[in-house]
Amino acid sequence: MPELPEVEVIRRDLEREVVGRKIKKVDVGEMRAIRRHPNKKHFIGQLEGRKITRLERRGKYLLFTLDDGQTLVTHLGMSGQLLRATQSRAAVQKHTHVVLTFTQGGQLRFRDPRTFGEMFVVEDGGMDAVPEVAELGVDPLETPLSWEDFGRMLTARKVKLKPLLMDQKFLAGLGNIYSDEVLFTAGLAHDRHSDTLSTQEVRRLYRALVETIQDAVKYRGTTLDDNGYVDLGGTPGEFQGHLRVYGHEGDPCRRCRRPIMRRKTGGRSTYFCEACQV
DNA sequence: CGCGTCGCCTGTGGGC
DNA sequence: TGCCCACAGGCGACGC
Repeated sequence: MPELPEVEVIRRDLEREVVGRKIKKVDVGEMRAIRRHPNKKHFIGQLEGRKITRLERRGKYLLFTLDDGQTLVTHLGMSGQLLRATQSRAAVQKHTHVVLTFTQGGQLRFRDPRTFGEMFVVEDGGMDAVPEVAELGVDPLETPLSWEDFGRMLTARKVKLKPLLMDQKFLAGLGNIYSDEVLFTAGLAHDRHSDTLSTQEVRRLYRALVETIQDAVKYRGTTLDDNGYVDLGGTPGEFQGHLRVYGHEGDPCRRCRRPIMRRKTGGRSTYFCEACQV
């Protein structure tokens, strides 16, 4: 569930909490959490003794730069959490798959019940060989982009808006929740084709995109009822109270009071207002 | 190539 | 009270 805003909140927390720390020991439970590595030893060996020098985010990927030029890449998938433990002896939660213990004490723990998330180490200069990261599209928080540029990107494609917004190669960071929210705010239907937007609609979409993401970061992300997303300290976000359509089937639309609709496509839900989104 | 669907995975909750 | 199953969805794979 973590999308761009949640990952950005975690990145900021990590920047403050783990940059400058040296990894003393690495423990791996579930092999699936580091499935790109041949074995645990391989993963552990690349991390022990290394210092974390920088923390970046690209879309939903977190990149920990290490002092030897390697990068620890983390993707939280659907249910992944990074949790900071100041005391190593603090109780370890179920589904904790990777634990980094720092020389100065304390730990960073990767927990992920549904195991869609993963961690892997990429050698210096090796990121081009990781297509999921290398081929990521524009990051709406990092890349300064004019709405005119965005419009040109949209017209270059002739596909439905929602799948396009969620296409990580086109735009990095949006998932199901924020794409629905952005489209509602922009007043655009999920199945509108990207090459049919007027100048005004392009501007509305771009503005809705930037505003929604900035707002969500400001409120420290969206934590749904399942408590799937929490920050480094284990605290839930507060943007769920600001969602206008996601999870609001049947509730009156904020704009026109007609009920919010839910449509299922391929097992996924799309929430929208039939009247306000055209 | 675009697009829809499926499988991976576990916790939760509604229905019976 | 307990069992079953739908549901949650990021993302790669696959088929048309």
